[in-house]
Amino acid sequence: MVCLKATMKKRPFPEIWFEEHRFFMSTELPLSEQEAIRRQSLEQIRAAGIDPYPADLYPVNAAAKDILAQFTDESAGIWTEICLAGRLMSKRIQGKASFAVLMQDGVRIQLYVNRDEICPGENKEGYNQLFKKWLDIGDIIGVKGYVFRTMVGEITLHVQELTLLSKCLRPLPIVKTDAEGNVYDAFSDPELRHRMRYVDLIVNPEIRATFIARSRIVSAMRSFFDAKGWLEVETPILQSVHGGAAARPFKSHHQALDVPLFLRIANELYLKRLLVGGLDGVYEIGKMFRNEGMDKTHNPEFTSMEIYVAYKDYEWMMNMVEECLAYISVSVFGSTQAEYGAHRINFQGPYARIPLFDAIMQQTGVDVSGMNEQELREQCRQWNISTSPEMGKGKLIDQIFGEKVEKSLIQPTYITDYPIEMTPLAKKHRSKEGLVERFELFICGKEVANAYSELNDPIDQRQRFEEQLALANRGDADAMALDEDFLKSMEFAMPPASGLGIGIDRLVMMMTNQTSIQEVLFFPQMRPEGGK
RNA sequence: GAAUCCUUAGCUCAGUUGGCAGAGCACAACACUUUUAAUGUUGGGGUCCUGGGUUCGAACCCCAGAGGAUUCACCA
Repeated sequence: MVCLKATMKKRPFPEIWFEEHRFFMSTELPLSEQEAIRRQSLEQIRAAGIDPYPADLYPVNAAAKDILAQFTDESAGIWTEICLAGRLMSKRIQGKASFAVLMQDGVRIQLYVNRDEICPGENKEGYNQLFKKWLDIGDIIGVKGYVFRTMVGEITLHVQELTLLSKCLRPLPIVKTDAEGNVYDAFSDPELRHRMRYVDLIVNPEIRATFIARSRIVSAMRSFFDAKGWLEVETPILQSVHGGAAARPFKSHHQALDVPLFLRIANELYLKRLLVGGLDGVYEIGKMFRNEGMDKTHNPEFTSMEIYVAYKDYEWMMNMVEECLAYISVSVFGSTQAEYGAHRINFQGPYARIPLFDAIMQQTGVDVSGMNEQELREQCRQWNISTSPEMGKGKLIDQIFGEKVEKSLIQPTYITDYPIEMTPLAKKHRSKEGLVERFELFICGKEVANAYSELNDPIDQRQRFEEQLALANRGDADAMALDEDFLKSMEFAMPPASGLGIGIDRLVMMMTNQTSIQEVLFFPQMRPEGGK
């Protein structure tokens, strides 16, 4: 709201903007009975002179996780003056004493609240009103007290002081688990979980593990690269020419310049400019945006790690990737092995290295390496693989590979040496005619990484772009655009180099046993709620 | 983009042949000072996704639309 006002001062929004956004600006939302009751409690709390959203810091001095791990009956004496804060997840009132569950940073700990201990004087309002009536499940509270073990043996905080830190105005879905581990009323609808990830994280705290792993995987990758002396950089997300990959972009517009801008589909051409500039090892971890469909392995925005190292080739890069993934796997999970569905994935190198045409031959018994476009098209028809007229030789081979080989590559496998037609940014193969020095890494039947010996011959590069233009004119919407400034930079001489891109979301999926990209993104793309 | 299935209380879900809208949890009231899916008694809570149609009467049947799930297609 503040932000909106500030913007409006400068430049009023056109009428149509308000028309389109009136739903979001409405302040009059109908309240359910339970929401109304919580607002009433809020007013009563205020009327009692209690600030439901206090400003001062709350002196938390312990973690529920540590208490549960370290408390022993012998050491009970030292567990006093403990101060915890978190969300109230359940309340079981039994007259003048009660049990509750506090969730602090994803860990549940039981509280014991006794009327005469939190209200030592004559006035019992703090227990009878605030705790019993006005506090709801979902409220964030602070508690001070000592740790003990209940008669049934549960480690519990005996509360001596209770502070409301933030009132929750909406009912929280309550997921219950019984002694046998059966879950009741699970908050499991994927749409609701993804739209309201904050609620998902509260009531399904086990999903934190995947996101924590994701953070650690990226962090481990960063330390691996940093230790090699390579520099993390940032390059433009808004680009006037969307180069570096074959994909449809999102289009935007710059008002002041009155020019179209694209959200980047790749950052490759900018990282190569940095190689020209003399930065010999650069990498960037960031979002790419592709205007394509969504499914279990595709989100319109995704995170990619791109790295370029001067004076190396793609064989060196294969060794580096093996080393890197094994390092990440060990430092995050303590093992080079990972479960993925029924498979056990081994990230320890060396990985199998199979030339593309050999891989197709192994799976089909057919050698397609010598075929021209017409023969490839005929072969596709025999295998019942769909083709379209604008597909060139490269794309047809890619189609065959995707149909016949990709799914079978479960263990980390490099497919190497691709036809030149489908790879306009890679260097021609040093010994194999018509191929380029490229590899892709496949794990669990999905592409996870893509790398080249980078093309650094500016004349050759210009020709390759022109071939792409020809494809674009045939109707291939994904063909690459020609970037004049990039070509100019290359004419200043780019060192020979190898470059690599890793799909971080997919790598995280492989390492955390998730079959849907939505489960490794906090906020996957969803259709607008309530239709267009 | 296609097929199939789904959308009912805050959450998870029933709903008979087309005949007054249901349960558990949650919520409210009362009781209860070591419980743990706390318990007992009582009570409140609904745009049955939206819009049309058929019918005396629609959560239910028909048509259109929206959203979701799964599979396929597209897409590195």
